[in-house]
Amino acid sequence: MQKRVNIKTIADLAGVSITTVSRVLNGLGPKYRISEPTCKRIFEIAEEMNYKPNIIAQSLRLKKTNAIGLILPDIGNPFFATLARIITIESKKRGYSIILADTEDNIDLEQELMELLLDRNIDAIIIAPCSQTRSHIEEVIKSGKKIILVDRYYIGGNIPYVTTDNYYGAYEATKYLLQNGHRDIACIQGSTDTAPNIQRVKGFTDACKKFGVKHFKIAGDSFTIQNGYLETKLLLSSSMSAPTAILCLSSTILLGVLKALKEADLSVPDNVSLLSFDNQPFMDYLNPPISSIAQPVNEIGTFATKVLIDSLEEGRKKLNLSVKLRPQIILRNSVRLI
Amino acid sequence: MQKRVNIKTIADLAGVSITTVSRVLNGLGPKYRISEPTCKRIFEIAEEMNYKPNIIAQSLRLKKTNAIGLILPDIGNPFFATLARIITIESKKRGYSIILADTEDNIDLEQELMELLLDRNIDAIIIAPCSQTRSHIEEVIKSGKKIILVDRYYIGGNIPYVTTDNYYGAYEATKYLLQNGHRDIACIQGSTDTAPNIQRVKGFTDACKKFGVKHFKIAGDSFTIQNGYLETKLLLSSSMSAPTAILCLSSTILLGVLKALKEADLSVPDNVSLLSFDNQPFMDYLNPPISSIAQPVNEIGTFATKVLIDSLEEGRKKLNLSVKLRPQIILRNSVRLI
DNA sequence: CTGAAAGCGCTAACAG
DNA sequence: CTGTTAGCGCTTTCAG
Repeated sequence: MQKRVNIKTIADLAGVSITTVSRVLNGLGPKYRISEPTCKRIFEIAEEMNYKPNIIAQSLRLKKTNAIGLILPDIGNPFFATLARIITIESKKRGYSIILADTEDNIDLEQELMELLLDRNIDAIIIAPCSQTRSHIEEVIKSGKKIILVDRYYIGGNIPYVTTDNYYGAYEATKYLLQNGHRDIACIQGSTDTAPNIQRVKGFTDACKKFGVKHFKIAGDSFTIQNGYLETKLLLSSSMSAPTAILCLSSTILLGVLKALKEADLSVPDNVSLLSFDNQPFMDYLNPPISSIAQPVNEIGTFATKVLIDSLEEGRKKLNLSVKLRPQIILRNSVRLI
Repeated sequence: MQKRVNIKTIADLAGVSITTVSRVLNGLGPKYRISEPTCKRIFEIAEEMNYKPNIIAQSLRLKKTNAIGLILPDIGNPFFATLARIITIESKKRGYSIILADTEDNIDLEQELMELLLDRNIDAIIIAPCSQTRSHIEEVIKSGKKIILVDRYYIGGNIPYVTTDNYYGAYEATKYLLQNGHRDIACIQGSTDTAPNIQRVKGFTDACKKFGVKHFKIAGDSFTIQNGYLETKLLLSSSMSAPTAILCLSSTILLGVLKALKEADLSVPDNVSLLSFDNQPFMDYLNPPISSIAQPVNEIGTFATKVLIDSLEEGRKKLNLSVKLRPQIILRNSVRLI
């Protein structure tokens, strides 16, 4: 790896000015009608010297970094990991790099990390915010910087987002449980201040009501294994009869539920039927395989990235869209007909 | 969010030169014995105007970006996702940002992405390379850029790395199977051109030999669910007797094995005993829970990041270490005593 | 104690 | 068709 060579070296070697080199290398040769041989010579020298423009200098001059900040609540979570993978790969295809930040689902950290990214002059931000607190986001938008939300979004207002149709998913999933005869259903939820959770709970509630079901319960407050575990323990120990079915609002919650059921020696679906949001490969291999509501994570990542970069490059004034992609319910063997 | 203000504005407002502002804001006030009131005034104005230095301009001037390139084979894989999380969080604590790249386990992409990151003048690279091909890495090191390998590393040579003691893990795991009376063991491996896989196979083989076991088989060639599935199908269909135990070299392989066993109506551990590399939360909830070899992924990420940044800041000439951290075998109920 | 000026590497008026 | 020059925002030498 030879020492990095700059535009001046090329200019000297080619016996032209740096302006000419810059123009030729940026494909502006024809536009400025720079002579064929000159162009050719410059290209050759650049190639030979393995010239690569200094992106930092370009960024300073152009006020464009070709970098996108990606802010997620927890990269370790398989759902967000997949999202990060898609977004990284798609961005690269379009010539953008991803600067990654993990907020650990903490609003203070989220705000701090946003500042840090802004200091780096990233061109845009993709974020799954950890709560409904949105003042920091609104400020960014006011400043003219492009931003798009993925998965998590803000209810009301018009901050652009791409997410799952969580209401539909929860409604349909609940309907499926009801159609299988369940009338005593519990829903174990995640972070109550996030839009996906709110919509899922709404879908669940509406379906129950529509079917005239009175015995439904909503419990829990975080997208974690432990929350699923503890809430199930409570459900089972309550004096009321245990539910015949549980709707888990995330794959992590599901794992906790399974643990509690196992400890209580209850089997799925004989004693309790189960349905979970968030499809993960391992669900196919649990015993029994667990039916799930598969979020279109690839589509969310791909679409959000595409729309954002398009708007960046077309210089559209405002990015304004709210997209809810339908999830798919994957039926396995975790719900019993009663 | 007010328009970003620059050093000149502050200087004008404070009635001093930009030099003085730069010095004061960089904590060089005392060193240059700039008067107390001047310093105070500058700090106040900067605070009030919400001044943030332009990192791009700083980078150009200082030839330091405070950014680290992180190159992984597959961010979607839970193991690498966790690694990315740790590294991102640790780097942030030290004042560095992470620019993320996903090679999709493809050596050509790996090389291209490395170039791209280098073009961005990142200060250092953390990479889990996808194969033993290392010329591109060696060139980077020759150029003086700091680089450290995580998990995947190069056998022989002295490119610094932090990884799991894969040999130990596989040896101990195999010993455990042998001590439980198994004499007919299969090992389903991942990418054969990666150091972890090579070391694991070695540990497995050595343990078998040490115990005088002749019936052992090594199959497969990738860290995927499909590979685990297909190889198990083959093992079961072969004319030879099926193995009494299978050692899976990754959690993905395990999932494939489970699928094949289920299709063949074989149960764990009654018909086949199972042990898998890579501990994942869901393993606790499979039926039965699967014993696994837990890699110290947090320690790998934390340590690699720390060592790299330390060496960056102390300006040590050469980074030279090879660390193998011991994994922990987590016993559940997937191995039968025979 | 403070400032003027050079320059990091690049692009784009403006001027021929 | 090509070059001169200014300047992006910052740090740092050199000169008071």
